[in-house]
Amino acid sequence: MERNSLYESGLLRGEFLPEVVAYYFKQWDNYSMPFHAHNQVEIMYVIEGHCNVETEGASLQLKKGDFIILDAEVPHRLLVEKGSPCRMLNIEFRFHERKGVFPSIKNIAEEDPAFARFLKMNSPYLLLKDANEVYPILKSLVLEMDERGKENLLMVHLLLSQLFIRMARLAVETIANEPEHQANMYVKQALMYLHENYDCDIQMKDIAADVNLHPGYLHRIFKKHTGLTVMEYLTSVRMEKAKMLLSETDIPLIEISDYIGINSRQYFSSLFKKHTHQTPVEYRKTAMHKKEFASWEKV
DNA sequence: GACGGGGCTGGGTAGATGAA
DNA sequence: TTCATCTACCCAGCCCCGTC
Repeated sequence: MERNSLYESGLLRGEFLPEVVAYYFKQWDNYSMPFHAHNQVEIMYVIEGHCNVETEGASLQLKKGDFIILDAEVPHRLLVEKGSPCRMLNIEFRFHERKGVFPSIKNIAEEDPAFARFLKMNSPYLLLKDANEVYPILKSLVLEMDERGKENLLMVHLLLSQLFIRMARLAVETIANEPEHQANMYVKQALMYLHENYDCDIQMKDIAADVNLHPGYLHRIFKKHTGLTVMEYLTSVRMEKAKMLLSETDIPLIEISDYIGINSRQYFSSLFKKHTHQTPVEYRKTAMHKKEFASWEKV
């Protein structure tokens, strides 16, 4: 038995798995597609450039990083202006009854409240903005299907589950927080930059350049969303890494300060003490004692 | 006693912050 | 976006402690 729409209630009653029917990269230029509909769900992701997607009653502008989820049987068409090429990744999928041990749509909805809400949105289309979370999954999915075909579906199903959860969280965030969503995206991007580069000499202007914002504006929205300044957040990330390195390794302090992007061991020590009320050495000793105590208890 | 690892303090400066 | 303020960061120098 097959299910085609994302919002069929049967998806939450039976054990269904998504199945990718078609996927392709395509660069469009000066293109006007006639109105049409599929009997499967379609994701259209804009990799470069911009385009218009028209559904009955709406004309939606998509630019780089935007994607639209069109439910099955929703009439739509793609329009791309002459001289402004648009590179897209399209994926179409439907649902079939589960074979094997992969988590079903029902299983995912039971574990992830956002996904459960997503399945009840009943929206013919959802236009979402990606903060570079969805596209890497889509790329991995396409690569996996290209390399393995239908031979090894484990990774494909894991990636599809991840994709659904990411899209659902994005959809829930977007709908719950519409006017704030754009600012939220920039903050998310900045957070990702901080978590990927905390070991480097990060400056406010680097983060602002990464998210294409003025440093002053980024600072304001970051504090509004997180309650912390960018530097306070960065320091807290660094201190957490330092705690882990102190308690789990015997790496010398001078190296730890370098690992977390603080170039001065003196400054690292003072910062660490300010955050934990212990010097790094005291913290390490306490952590070691706790470990020893735990191992004695086992014996 | 030599040496290495680490803590503390004071001073200088680049640049982050926040008000306008 | 600008600009004055202030703080985060770095460095030098000194000291303490543990180990060899």
